[in-house]
Amino acid sequence: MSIIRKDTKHPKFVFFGTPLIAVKVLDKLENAGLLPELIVTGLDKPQGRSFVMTPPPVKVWAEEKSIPVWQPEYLNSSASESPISDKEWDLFVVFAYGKILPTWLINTPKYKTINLHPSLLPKLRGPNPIRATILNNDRETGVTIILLDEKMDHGPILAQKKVLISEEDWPPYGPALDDILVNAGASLLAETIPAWCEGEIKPIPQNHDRATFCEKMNRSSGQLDLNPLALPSGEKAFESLTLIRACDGWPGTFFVHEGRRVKVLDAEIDNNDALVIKTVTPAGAKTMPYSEYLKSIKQSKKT
RNA sequence: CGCGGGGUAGAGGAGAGGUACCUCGGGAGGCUCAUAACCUCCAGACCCCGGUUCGAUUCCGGGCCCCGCAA
Repeated sequence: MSIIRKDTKHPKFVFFGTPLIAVKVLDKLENAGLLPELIVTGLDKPQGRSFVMTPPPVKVWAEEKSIPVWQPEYLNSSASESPISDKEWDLFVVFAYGKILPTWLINTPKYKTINLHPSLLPKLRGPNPIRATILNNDRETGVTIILLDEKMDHGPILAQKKVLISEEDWPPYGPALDDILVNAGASLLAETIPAWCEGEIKPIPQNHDRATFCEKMNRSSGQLDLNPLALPSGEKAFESLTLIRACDGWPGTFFVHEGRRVKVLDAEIDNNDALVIKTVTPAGAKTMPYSEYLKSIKQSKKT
């Protein structure tokens, strides 16, 4: 016997998400008294140098909280045996899940499926809006909650909040901006979930003509074209810094010098508008200050 | 056993079966109006355990640790 819950302030919902960034959202929701009753997340993956099977961060979190977890490989067939079909749901909440939800699934819950997207939609639709806003040098960013529809980041808007990054904090480190937007997004989500279920929100369609898109980053996204013995200045320096900051954490920035790959960990612009690299990890070596790295390449040239 | 690089003074590197070297840093002194410059001197190191050997930090085997790729 399923009973229709009156308590829409605490709706029965499923959370879809996978990486660490989604855990941050879950934490915030928990603090707001919103705990999902089921979590759907990505598969365990081999990780590290020895390829140890590792569960996604969201799964770890869910297990700590004793929330049931479902890790489907595919969602395309109607999953009659899935834990989702066990109950009647009020809402699905999606953030950084990593798979496209099929239409049948989106429409399963009573109040449909909502999605947190860390950009000011319709700007920067796509898989990587946070880092893209850094690369685009766009200090005005924000978070949007939409109703999911069949097209990517295309559904009507339920709530939106602008976030302006101050000039002195620009360009931000990728993970720092992740945090800022995730915090803003999670708070907004915590307000929006009950309000939406109570029928207090009217969805507003996006202005599709103004949509822009971003690409997923891959390992080569972080490649920096520079000569370590002659760092750029001026505009080129700022471009490089932007890339280094945007790629911080994932996928990381690197350049190749004499066939050797060198990770760039941190950099800044000095008073002369010149790029200054601070820390570096050459392939096969330890992380070291850039000055030490320079010493080592100059020395190896002599010999 | 996914692929690969590596562990030598505080840091980054070279090296060799038998005095372990270079650059920076540290200390002392000198030169200098002065200096992060220059000169002189000093302290400080071969990851661990076995094996081969007259002798191993070096060659061989095992272990531990670090790093790049890949995911």
